[in-house]
Amino acid sequence: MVEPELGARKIAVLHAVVEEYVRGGEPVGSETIAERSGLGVSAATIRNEMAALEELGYLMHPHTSAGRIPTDAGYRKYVDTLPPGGRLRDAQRRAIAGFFAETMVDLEEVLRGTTQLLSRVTQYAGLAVPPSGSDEPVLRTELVEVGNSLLFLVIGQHGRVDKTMIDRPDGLEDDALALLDRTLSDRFRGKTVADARAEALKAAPTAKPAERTLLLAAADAFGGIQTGAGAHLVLIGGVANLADEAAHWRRETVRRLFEALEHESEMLELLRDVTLLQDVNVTIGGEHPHTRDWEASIVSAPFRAGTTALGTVGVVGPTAMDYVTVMASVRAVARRLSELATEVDA
Amino acid sequence: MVEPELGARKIAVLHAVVEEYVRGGEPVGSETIAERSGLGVSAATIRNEMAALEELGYLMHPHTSAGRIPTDAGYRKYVDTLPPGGRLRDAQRRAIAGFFAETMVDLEEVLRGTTQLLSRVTQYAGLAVPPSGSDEPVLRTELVEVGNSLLFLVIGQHGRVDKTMIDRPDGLEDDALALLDRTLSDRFRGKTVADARAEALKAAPTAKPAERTLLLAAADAFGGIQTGAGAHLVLIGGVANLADEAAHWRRETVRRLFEALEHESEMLELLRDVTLLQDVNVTIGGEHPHTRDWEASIVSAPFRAGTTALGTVGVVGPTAMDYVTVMASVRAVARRLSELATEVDA
DNA sequence: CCCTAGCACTCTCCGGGGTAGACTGCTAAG
DNA sequence: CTTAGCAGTCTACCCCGGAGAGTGCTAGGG
Repeated sequence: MVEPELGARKIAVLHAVVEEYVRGGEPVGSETIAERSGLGVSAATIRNEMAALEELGYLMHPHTSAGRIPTDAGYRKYVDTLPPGGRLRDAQRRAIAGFFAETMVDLEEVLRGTTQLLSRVTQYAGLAVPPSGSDEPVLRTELVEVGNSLLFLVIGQHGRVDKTMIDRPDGLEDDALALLDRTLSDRFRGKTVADARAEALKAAPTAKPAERTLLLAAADAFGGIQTGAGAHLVLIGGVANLADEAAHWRRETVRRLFEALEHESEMLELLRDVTLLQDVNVTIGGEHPHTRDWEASIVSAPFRAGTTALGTVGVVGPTAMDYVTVMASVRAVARRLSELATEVDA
Repeated sequence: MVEPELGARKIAVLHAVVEEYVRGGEPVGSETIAERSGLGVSAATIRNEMAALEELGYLMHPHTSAGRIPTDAGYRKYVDTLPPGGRLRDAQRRAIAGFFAETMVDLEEVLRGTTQLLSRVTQYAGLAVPPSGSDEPVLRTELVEVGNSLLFLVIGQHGRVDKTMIDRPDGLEDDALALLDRTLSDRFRGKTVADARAEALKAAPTAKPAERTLLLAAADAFGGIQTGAGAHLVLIGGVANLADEAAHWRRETVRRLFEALEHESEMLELLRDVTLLQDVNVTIGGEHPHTRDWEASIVSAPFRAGTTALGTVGVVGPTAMDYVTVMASVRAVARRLSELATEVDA
């Protein structure tokens, strides 16, 4: 950092302001901080510190005679200077442990439950990004006749199933179809979706007409899996909690937030970067291009099987959020998910 | 009806009040109605009619010197006395036609698009209930080895695919598995999901241990498909529009609404009855047990393939909703969906 | 040099009072 | 049965003044 380290007491004051504001939702004054921060200095001293913090852009003033509230930068500083290893309340710890004690096999189902779990534990909304499937090797593919069309199934090594409808090429006999079914499956087995797509595109030009059509359709299908078409890109749970918070927000903010939540690909982009990071990540207010003018924050963490990143879980809530608890919850859930995934994978 | 038919002019006044209130969102007075209803009577006469309508429970008074607003019963009467065959604006008609001009094969994908379409056209939120799958005959089943577990796939005659993970029974050889795969598929082919489940349960007691385990697991899987476990029971689109409306509502109402939307099974129950009805159905405010204290209404209509009911589409919005447009939109979309489904099915 | 007490100042929030305006309900006449 | 007129009622709004909260500044003390 170029910026000189903030004095320890300024940090302490900032923390106190953030925590008090999150607790009460109202601007906090120097007196309150002096009483509750345990710093043992007078309100006047706190006032000086707060003025300095305001000068630095970490706090702001709704009006002259009101207390201070944190700016986005203030929350950022707060989060960045948080002591590592936040605590969870027992009830929360138990809720999380209990959830993962139930055995569930289908990952998407687990993740759906996870969003509910996170929303219950944190009182905000839970998010989860399932693995994209592009990296899951193909276990086999299958071509099934359905009515006048064909159903192309791609089954992944971990049990993921994707289906795509494709037109039946003209003049394709039933036995030729059965043969092609086996040929295709053998051709793609063990490849990742991306490789399978490449393989299909490579093989197409030299194949016979009927097969060529199918190979191209298969390539499309693999492409669709890669981009997540048809699948749920982002799972969301506990929206009702957000609706409660939303009562305090500006009307326009609420609309933007819900639009973003619904526009999954935008959300995904926001969360995707996180998959690459080690631990819990926090996006505050308008820090990200996609969150301009938000009064919301996202806390997210990746989960993995072994060392391969699988997906992301997280929480959306107001910028004035109880970061300590939320970060601890998200971390705990991501860790449990990783254990679960690693275990199943082994 | 036992109740004597309301006089034609009372109906006209009620319609005028509802429409004016929906347009402006504010209580409407006798003067406004006298001017715009085109009835050619004075405000005093309107006042008498309004007093009568209030006596009958169709209108209410926020306070003495305010205009009238419709009660839930008032909206109900309004909807029930609406002339048949509402008009759509050209832009809306075109949006709907345009959407269905694109060819899409996967029904769930179409329905997801439909919710967006409805929300765009009506400015409220769109709903869709996909076919439950219980009635779709089984085309084939498949048992795939995935890691240490088995993946049980059920493929329906119209291309529906359901997957369930089941534990691999101890001491089951690979070739025995392959055999069982074929046996099971033959056993269930052509049966509806409910029948397949019964069949599995019937056959289980007399089967060999390994097969018995699998049959029971299969029965569970069919049971899961029947109850819709794992699948999306209700698709929702355009929630952001609702969030906008929600700004006017009581805080508690907003929470209840979002909770209901998220609690899919409750929503489903609300919409399921509709599937049996012929045409557009409207649930206003707290008319249904699940909508106590709502300030929201649901407009929904079933869609079919030929004569078999498939599912439902609809719109959720405030009770003060533009029923004419919404009903026309929902009707148009349901009709188009039915055409599409009937055509594909043929 | 930093901290603290004290103080003047500013600005919001809240309640009161008074007014304008919107509708109604009633009455009496057509 | 309809209508004009009118008195009555209630809200929404504005303005005002006081209370309270919290600040910034200054001067004195460790």
